Amino acid sequence: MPRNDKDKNRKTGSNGCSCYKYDLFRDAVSVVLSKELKDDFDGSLIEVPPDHTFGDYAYPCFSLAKVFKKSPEQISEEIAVRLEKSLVGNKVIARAQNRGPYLNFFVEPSYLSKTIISAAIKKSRPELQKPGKKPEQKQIIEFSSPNTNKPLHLGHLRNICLGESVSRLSESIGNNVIRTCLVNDRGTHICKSMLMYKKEGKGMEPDKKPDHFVGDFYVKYNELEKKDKGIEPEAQEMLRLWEAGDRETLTLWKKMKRWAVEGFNETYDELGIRFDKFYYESEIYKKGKDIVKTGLRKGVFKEEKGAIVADLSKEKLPNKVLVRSDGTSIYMTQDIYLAKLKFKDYGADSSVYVVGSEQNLHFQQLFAILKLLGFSYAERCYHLSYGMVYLPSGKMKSREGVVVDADDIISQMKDIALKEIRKRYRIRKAEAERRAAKIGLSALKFYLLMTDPGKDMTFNPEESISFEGETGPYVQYTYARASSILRKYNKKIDKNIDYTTYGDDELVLIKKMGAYHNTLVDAACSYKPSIVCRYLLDLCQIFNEYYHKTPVLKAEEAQMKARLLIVMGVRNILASGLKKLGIDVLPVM
RNA sequence: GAGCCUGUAGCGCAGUCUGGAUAGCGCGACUGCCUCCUAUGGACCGUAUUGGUCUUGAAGCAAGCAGUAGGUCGAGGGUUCGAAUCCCUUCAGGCUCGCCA
Repeated sequence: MPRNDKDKNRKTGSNGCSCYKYDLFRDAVSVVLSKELKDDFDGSLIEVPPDHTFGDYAYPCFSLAKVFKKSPEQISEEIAVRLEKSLVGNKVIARAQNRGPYLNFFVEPSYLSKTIISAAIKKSRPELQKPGKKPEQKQIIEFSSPNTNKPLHLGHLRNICLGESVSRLSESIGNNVIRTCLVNDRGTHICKSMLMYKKEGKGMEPDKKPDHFVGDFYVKYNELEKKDKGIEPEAQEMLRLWEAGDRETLTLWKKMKRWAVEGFNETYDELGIRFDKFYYESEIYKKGKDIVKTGLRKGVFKEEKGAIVADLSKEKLPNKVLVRSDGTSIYMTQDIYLAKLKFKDYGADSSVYVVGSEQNLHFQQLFAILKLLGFSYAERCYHLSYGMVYLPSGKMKSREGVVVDADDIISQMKDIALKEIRKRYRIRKAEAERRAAKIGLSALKFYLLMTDPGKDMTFNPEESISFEGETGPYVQYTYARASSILRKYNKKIDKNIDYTTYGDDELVLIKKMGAYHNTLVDAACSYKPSIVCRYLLDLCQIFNEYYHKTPVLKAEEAQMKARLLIVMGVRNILASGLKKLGIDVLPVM
């Protein structure tokens, strides 16, 4: 489904996050204001001013103008004057001040610092946490969905990075995630590489990464097909034999499928991905017909020219054939079955499909059909649609070999990282390679996650491997800087500090740290890791500026202690945030 | 022909759902800075070996920081005290449209 922001029909897929959001300073502002304004108070209007010097929170008074029949400026001024008295003794809100039509509030700095920092220095969960636990939701997240006739490519990488990050984000708001992978292991495209292996493979064993070995035959097939149109019927015939259960064909199929899957698993390992469950198309492709037939009997579907068709006009969608006139099932048929199977297997509360935007209509139709069938979980299915990945040279076409291979990209990123490291540090080879692996992967993952999932993106290799600016390595480097300070201090850090020593620069940083919790919630409920990327970049920038102009270890005792806690908090948040993106942090850099 | 999505600086993006205070960020360009980063010198400590700590600080360069330049928020209209944001029209690009997956 085109579950984008502007999709007004969005009903499913929410991670139910609003209740996880938590801002106790804003709550305090609400309390103060609601006392003052009574029924005229609208908490949803409270906002954060564009410039921190204006205040920490703001209440725009435009809407009050009609009520009080005065100008917004006048109203905000009057309320500010009245609040002066009532705020005496308030431990959270230090003062209120009007600025034009806005009423701005300042949180008591030491209270703010203490609250945020004491959360941030907890290594396990550096975000603020609302007391009381949410009931755990079980969520199935399906991603990767490879075809067993060729290796993974760049598009899969975006899919996988998204799937893993969304899974981790979901877990971070307390859900129990089951990672599933649908393996597309049947169909003519699979037979094509099999056919070519049969013709030219001569019983060879893979002499390279096995999925690449398989993929080579697929490429060869397509080269041949260009010259010799007569080969396609051969592939069709092979599919017929496969479906008929021909022993020789099945043996070949099993062998090549194993190679492909072995290869995928290597890549998954490399990326740090592990699935809880693999579903195989070959095992389910015939199923679902029963569901459709029952639907036909109950009058949910209709028959047209011998085919079973779902009438989706009520949902304003094109109709969809569910069973062909020759009685065979199609992709949609098995998807209906798989949707049901997943809920049955895990008793899940919701089910997410990470699939490219070219299948938007397919999923709209699928969910509409589930709804027609009266399956209650139809409302709890969500298509996480992501945009195409283009190359500067245009669209990738696997059949024509214009592909960026996933494994190639990964190793290329590592090589470049290694060169960069060698340029900067003289360390042992093994250590350099270990770092290169992590840094190269982080660059890749961050680059793929940084763009809003719904949008198409261009994979510019030059830019993606850059280590400067808004990149994964930049965030990691910032983490390393923070770590380096703590390492140099090399003593147990005293957590009992004086929270009044913080100045303005520090408060800006601390407030950003305080935003981590709600950022995670936002990202998790909108399925957008890009929100976390943006947040981390902002935090890094503020921290680096702070690092640049504020000495920590060379400050006098009380300040040093207070600053060390900031460094520690930032470090924890960076590590935590990167982890949500599926990125490993270097222990020491 | 229809549906969905996208359009913000030379390039790549955030902000749009939930309208507000000067439209943010990165790359590239130009100008600077430089500590807890890099490297050199010095002192001390240590190991089978790789090292570690302190200090100085010419210099360099940054996976770092700052400043400068760069904008009809695709175009046009409307709603509103107020529009990048909401509504309508239109242009451009992408994806898709019952027996493919």
